Amino acid sequence: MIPGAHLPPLRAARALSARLCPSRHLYSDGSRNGGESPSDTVHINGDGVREGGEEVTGLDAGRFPREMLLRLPPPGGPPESDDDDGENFSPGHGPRRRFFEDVRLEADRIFRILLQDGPGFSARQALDEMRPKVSNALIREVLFRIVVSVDSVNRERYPKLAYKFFVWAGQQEGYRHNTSMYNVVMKVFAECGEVKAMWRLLEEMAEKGLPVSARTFHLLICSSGKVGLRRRLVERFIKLSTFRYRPFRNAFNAILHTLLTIEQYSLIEWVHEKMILEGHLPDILTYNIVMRAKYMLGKLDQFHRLLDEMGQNGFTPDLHTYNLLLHVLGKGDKPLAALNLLNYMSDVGCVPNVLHFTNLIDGLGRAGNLEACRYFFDEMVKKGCEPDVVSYTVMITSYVAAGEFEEAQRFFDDMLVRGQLPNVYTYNSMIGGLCTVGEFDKAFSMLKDMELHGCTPNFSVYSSLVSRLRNAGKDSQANNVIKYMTDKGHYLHLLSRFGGYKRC
DNA sequence: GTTCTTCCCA
Repeated sequence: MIPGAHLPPLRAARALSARLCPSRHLYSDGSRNGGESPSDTVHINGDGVREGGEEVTGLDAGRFPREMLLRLPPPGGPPESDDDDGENFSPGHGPRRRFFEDVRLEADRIFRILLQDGPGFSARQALDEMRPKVSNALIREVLFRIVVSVDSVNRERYPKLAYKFFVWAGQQEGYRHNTSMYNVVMKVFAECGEVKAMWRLLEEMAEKGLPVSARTFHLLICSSGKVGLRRRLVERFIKLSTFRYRPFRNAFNAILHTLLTIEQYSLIEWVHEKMILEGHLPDILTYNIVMRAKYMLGKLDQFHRLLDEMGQNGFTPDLHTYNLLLHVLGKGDKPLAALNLLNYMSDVGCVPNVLHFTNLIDGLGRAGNLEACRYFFDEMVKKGCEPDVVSYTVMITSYVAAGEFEEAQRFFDDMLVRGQLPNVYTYNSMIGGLCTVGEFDKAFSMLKDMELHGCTPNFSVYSSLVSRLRNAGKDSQANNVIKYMTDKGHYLHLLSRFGGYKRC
């Protein structure tokens, strides 16, 4: 990728623009074949006026780059450092490995002891006699065993066992629980729906002066179903002097980030308002998160306002901002504006990578503009970005959604040729696509195929195949699929969802 | 015997 080597607005772009804005746009008539000075090319959507009263569904292309151009540093700014001299963790040999093997064995024994606890058997006493060497690793292993085996029958008993063990461990000589260990018990409580116990645990941490972490917050917020409770939690964490929010610069960003991972967009808005009210200044991360939330909530006006405000406050968009902008432009079916933005990014030293292209293509696919998807996919390859599984899957999914299965198939074949392994998402799309063209047998064999390639189908693959077969009146084939699934021992607990199916 | 989440796509 050579910065400054622009994506060509060529014929393809002209064709795309016809879809973008039929009435007025740069390349609409052959006579004005593109004044290509930057200031011209930003006027993709005419003069920045929104189209006739229509709800603007994408980024208003006339706005963003023009204003950004005024504020952004000149080309040749700091390039995005993409150094991934990743950490080389060795899987662990020798003593380290033995340590963990021993821990696992002890954890198994302790778990069995805990299960026997009850009238006539004191787990505490048995643990005292066993005298295991208490360490964080051991406690984590034991509690992990409890977490993964929680079910509807034991969900009342297990949290008590977990806490009993936790208390016992905390009383052992030379050992003290840290935040991380509290978080693990809290995870057990969360898994069992013991919300009150989780709050008590939080109190306990406070009493002991133990710091709480983003993980603590995450567990609690996920278990707090009511809006009021969630807000109370946020307020509490913001005020908490023991809130360890590193590596974030402030507690607000740590909270916002957590809320983003659990898709709590309205809460993000609320926290943001609170943050401003309390006089805390947002940084680029804050803007990126809040803008994403606004976009997800469909509040594009506010999205734009924030983008403007961000620039006014002297913040330069980073690669995350661009990702979001590209997705918005794609979803709003504004390929030309996207093209300009991509070129602009190269100019300012933020060279688009495979993620940027994929984000854009995903948006365009959702907008149904397959022509543009194709154009940017090709450009991505030309720019030296190797398409990965996700890029291919996005293309395949878009073609399938547009009812062009043959094209999807071509991309699927192509990815195999290029050595990209399809995964569950890819297969899911392809199987769905095969169903849409009535190739049910092929769909079923692809389902078996993915298993052979070490790719376990998820339940939604099965369920969508079954319902498509049934909708096509092919009940016996649908039953074959269900039988295949049960023979594999997959998702037996979800079998009832197929309704009416009897295992023979 | 240890920190653990910077935000980005299906």
